[in-house]
Amino acid sequence: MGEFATIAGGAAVPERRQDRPRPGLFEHSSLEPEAQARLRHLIRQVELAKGESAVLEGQKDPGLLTVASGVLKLYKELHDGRRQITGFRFSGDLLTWSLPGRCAEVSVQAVTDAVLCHVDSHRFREFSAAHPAIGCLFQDLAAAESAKLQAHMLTLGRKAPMEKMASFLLEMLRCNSGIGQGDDQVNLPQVNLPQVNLPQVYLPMTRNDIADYLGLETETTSRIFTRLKEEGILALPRPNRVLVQDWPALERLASGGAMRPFKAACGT
Amino acid sequence: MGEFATIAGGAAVPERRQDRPRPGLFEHSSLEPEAQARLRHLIRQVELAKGESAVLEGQKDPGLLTVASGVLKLYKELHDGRRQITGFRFSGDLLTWSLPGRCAEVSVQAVTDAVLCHVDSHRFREFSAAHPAIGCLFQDLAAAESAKLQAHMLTLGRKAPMEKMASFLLEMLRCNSGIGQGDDQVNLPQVNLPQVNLPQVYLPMTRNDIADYLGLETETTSRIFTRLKEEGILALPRPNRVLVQDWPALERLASGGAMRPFKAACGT
DNA sequence: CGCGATCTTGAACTCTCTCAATTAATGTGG
DNA sequence: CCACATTAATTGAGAGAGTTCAAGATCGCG
Repeated sequence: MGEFATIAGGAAVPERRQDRPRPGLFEHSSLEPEAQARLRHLIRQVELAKGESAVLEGQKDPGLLTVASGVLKLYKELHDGRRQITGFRFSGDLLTWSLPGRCAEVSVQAVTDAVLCHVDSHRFREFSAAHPAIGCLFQDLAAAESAKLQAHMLTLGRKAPMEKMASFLLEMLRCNSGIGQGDDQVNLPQVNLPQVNLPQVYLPMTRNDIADYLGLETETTSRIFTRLKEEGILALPRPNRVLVQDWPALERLASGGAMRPFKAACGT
Repeated sequence: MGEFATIAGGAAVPERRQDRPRPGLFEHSSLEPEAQARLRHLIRQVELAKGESAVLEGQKDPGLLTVASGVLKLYKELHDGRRQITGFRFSGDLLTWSLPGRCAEVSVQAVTDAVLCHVDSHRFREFSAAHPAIGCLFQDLAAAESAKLQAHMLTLGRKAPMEKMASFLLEMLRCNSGIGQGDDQVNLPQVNLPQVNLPQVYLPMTRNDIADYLGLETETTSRIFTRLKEEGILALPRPNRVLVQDWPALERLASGGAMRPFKAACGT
């Protein structure tokens, strides 16, 4: 959803790593420069280390949060510890927003070191009341948010594990390609890759996170990766780095066209 | 999510059946009466018969839609026919809204005869640009929408079938109780129910719809109903009418506290 | 009252989960 | 800079749960 960029993010924030800065939403919207400046005064930056939580479900009024840099996960939990990650968010994405006085509906945790932009919900509400452009902007953001969530519901409820993984990888490819290509991991042996221009995805999250995103178990995600490797659809130079070798096959899988019956694939 | 009521619904629309009319959103919001009247001019009513589609995924610019009366389902499909219902919507609920020029992300179909309110997306955008209150309203609606979707993602991805069904029933109880209590089905023998004041849910959707909502198969939902009956948690005077006999047990199930290990339940 | 659609039930199968062990990656201190 | 400790990822074997396929019961509408 980088296409709408962030409300509060953008150039004002020091970029980390190779997260490419995405244009702040104000450049896209019809908000006058003067109003943009005023909004910028409402923004507080929040720095998070990998693993830190920005919001916990139930916490009161966490306000408006956007991602300036880094990768975050949104999740909900059951009492016994079962967890559903409802989404990953990247540089430029909207994270959550709360109504004044309401409690947080999801938890937010940093997958990598991250910088967030925060606006108090009351302040933002006041600002919105004075600037109709924000309202229109929010319709767009919310539509994109809703579309993303519903697409993932289809994945969760109706796709087979292989298809789930394919959908996930393509999603990461869209949101995320280009992130972590360089010296992200400090001591990379910098292997010469067989085909250099293969689409590459860096996965900052653990297998467990992926499992909790796709409604699977950690072991299953691992097995799926192995399967996809065996099928020649992708390569894993290291666990977090995915080379897509057969994009069309991935697309086919993601949209529900299993390449061939599972049994055939296993037996052969 | 009846709490926010509809943007375009409300008293202007002739109510059908016993759908209790819910207050239009404008009474809740800070929109001036004069603006309310102007907005009302943008609204077109759409009547749908049971089973009719209001929107198909991919259709261009379906605009803003709310439910005046009746029950609708939102869904997405895979090419091979697998379907995920992303939600049911009732009298007073927001259905979908599209950005001007964008395509529909989900399909909308009538579960019962229904009346919708429709506003052209361009018109609504213009109206929003002139009325900041609409923007604030949308933040609220979108927050509720997002919360609902994410809650259901937890259900889809991480809950066992029994827990899914419990969550579903409680959801219906919240959104829906009171609907269809009377002469909804014309020729009801009007059985004297054992305990009259038991919470009652009317389920206008088929088992197949429920299955597609919960990410299960039709047969499984049926078995789950049987299980819940055997456990004494609910009664089914007829397939579409549910009497909740042990609400606490349902709540426990829905929040992930399995009442006892499955095996014990089966073996006994 | 009868037919079509919906719902329920049964039995066999398959896939994912669970539990357990091994291997690989990471990062910390000597 | 390397050994070691810790966390993460992979792999294996077994079993349970939901799906699938098929048949029967029930509901509801004309």
